[in-house]
Amino acid sequence: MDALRSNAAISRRRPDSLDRIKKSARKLFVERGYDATRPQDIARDAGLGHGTFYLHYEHKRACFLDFVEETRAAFYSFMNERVGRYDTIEETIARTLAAIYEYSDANPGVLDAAMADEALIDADGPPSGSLLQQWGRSWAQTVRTGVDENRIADCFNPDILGHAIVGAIHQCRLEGDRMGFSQEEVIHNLARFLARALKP
Amino acid sequence: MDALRSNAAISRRRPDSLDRIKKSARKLFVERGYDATRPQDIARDAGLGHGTFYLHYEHKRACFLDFVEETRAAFYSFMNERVGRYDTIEETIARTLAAIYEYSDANPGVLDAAMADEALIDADGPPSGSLLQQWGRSWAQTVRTGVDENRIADCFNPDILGHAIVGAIHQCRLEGDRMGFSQEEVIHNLARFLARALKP
Amino acid sequence: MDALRSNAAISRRRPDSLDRIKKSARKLFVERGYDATRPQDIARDAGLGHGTFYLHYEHKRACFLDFVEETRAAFYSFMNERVGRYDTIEETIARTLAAIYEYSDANPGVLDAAMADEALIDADGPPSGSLLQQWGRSWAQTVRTGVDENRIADCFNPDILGHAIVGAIHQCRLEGDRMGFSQEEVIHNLARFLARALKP
Amino acid sequence: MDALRSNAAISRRRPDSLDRIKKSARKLFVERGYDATRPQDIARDAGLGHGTFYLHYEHKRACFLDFVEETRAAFYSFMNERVGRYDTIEETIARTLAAIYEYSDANPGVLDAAMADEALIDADGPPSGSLLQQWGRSWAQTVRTGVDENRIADCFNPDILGHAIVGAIHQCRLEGDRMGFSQEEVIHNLARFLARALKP
DNA sequence: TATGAATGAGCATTCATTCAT
DNA sequence: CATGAATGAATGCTCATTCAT
Repeated sequence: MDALRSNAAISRRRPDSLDRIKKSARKLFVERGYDATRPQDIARDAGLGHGTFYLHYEHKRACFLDFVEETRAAFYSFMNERVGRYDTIEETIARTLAAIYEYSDANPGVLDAAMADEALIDADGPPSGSLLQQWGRSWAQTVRTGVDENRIADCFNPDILGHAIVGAIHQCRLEGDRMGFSQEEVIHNLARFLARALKP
Repeated sequence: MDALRSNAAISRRRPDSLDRIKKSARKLFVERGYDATRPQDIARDAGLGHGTFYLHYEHKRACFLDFVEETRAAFYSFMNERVGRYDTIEETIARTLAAIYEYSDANPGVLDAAMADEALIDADGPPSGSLLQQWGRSWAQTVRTGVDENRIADCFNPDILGHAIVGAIHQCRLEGDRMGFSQEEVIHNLARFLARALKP
Repeated sequence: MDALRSNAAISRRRPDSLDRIKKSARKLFVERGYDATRPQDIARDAGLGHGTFYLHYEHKRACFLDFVEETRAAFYSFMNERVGRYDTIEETIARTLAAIYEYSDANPGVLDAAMADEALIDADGPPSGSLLQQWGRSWAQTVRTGVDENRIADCFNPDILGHAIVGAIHQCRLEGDRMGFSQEEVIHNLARFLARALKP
Repeated sequence: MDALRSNAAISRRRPDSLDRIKKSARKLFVERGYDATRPQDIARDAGLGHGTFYLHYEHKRACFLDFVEETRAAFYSFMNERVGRYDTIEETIARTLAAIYEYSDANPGVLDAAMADEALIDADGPPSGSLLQQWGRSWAQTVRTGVDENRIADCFNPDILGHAIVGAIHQCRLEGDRMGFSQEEVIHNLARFLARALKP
């Protein structure tokens, strides 16, 4: 009996409370934003008591930071899987933008929620930097590689360029939807814009 | 005696009160951000009673929105005065960027404060659009003019381009400081980046 | 009309909220003790909103400390008025003890409440010392005077003696009631006890 | 294998658990006081699961009460072993005081912790009386014996005197340290004080 | 027009206790 | 006997807004 019980790891008392909290937190942060989401709401949405939230996170902020970090990681891994290399930079960039849109469509609002409330991020611990900031650093690296491979003109400071690219992409995605342009149109324009700027 | 004095004092001070509220609001929104600034703080900083705040603004939000709008207007008028037209697009862009930095240096933190907390803006009334959004629309117009004058390639949707440009500028300004680059370096890189993308 | 209104200082919006808070705080601290008294309870008992409490006190602790200090001051002034000098030390001491009982009877539980929860007192600001401690210092001074006037034997450290006297009085008052002895009996025994110890 | 090991481990560790809880409770009550010590802390300090605490004590209060009682018993037995009878009352008293200090030095903070939070004690069950109260009763008995043996004047109510003595000792020990007097000085003054009061 | 005392819904967080395993 | 995840009532405190003066 004991053997059976210990085998059945699944039948143990739900060890999934953290996962459920995370899922509910993600859902509510996206739906309502950081300020309008109370720890209590997250716990209740997860079908748990208020106190359980604090079993897993010391602060409401810690929970949000975790959400941001998980989002960043998921987004990066998604992008890494999705984006390869193509003949032209324009093609490469267009595919990258398409992947971003694909992720956004599959996870509506998540990127925006994770990027919002950046002020929180530097509040306490080591300033990990906002998602946008991290993303800029990542693009800087991409630019460096592109320069080495002669796919990008060698007349820029890659660190500055990284942020310029990220800024352009972010703002276009944000406002493109609001203005009612199709994803294709935004991608097409943005890819051409960036390609013209970057190509050697 | 008292009656005379207070009449005089009031009649002199009265028209001030809104201006003083605005000035204090601006100061505190910049220093502390929206959330950390209480109407009470603004009124006290202005040397007025708490209630006076609500004589001029219905909401705390209304006050912030007013601050944003005034900032936008001041910024636009500053830019209009400052930026003319130059021989090359790169030159034009570089001058524009320089003007932005000049404004930022003269009004430290104001643009960032006005751009932050955008979520608030669409909260109730007619969505006037965030400062960044309005700025994007303004750049779209600039692009259109540039195309007409053959200074900018005619292969883009100007509306989309406007936001791309604004995004790039905004993000570079934000992170450029954090990374420790000089204004000159950021301006130089960004101007070349945009010029390459835009020129016919 | 205006003149009348400003004359009638009393008719102004109740300026007595602090007094009412103090009175309710005193009542509840005495009845329930520090821990069992919530700021909310105090405010409600005073017929005021919760927030009003924090208009007058920054902390719950600050309110308690104020209660202790006011109690101390009232008690001291009561004792100063009441106790003169008499022929024998025993008489003097007996009168003093009687005055303490008189105060306790007129303000039941107040001294005990103010002496309790001493741990709070050193929590933040300058350690003002518990009521018992302050009272001990005050007795030390009394002893010094007694020695100068040859009414008390000059073979003690007055500082130590002050605390010994206070300790004896405090503990006897506390337990005397519990044991069911009459005030007279406690006073009589304690006065003789202290007189024997002190007289030259 | 696992079964064997856990049987052995359990059968060895089991009888420990109450002792370990007691030890940790004592340590934490002394270090942090009653309020700041959570059952969880005690259990963790003892290297046990949180729930185990409630296997041994119904309440947190029950645990504290047990700590007080054990402290009282240990203190009494220590005093009984240590204090004999000497030629003069002053000597006897001085030795007694010295023993108290010796115990306090060997168990720093324990007496104070056990005496604090007395309010808890009468909270529910039969009022066992605070440690100070019990100690007063014990001194009353000592006084009675002293009177019988003609070592103490027969003009007091011993019950009242017991509390007076305990109060004086307690307060002097508390404040003597705070004032920076040496143990010897406090003992010397207090012994003389009490001896003068008591001797026939 | 100006005041500032008063308000109370709302929030993040704690902790003694339970109970399924 | 032992565990520790789960609970949720309770607490101290804040602050945007109102309104009698």
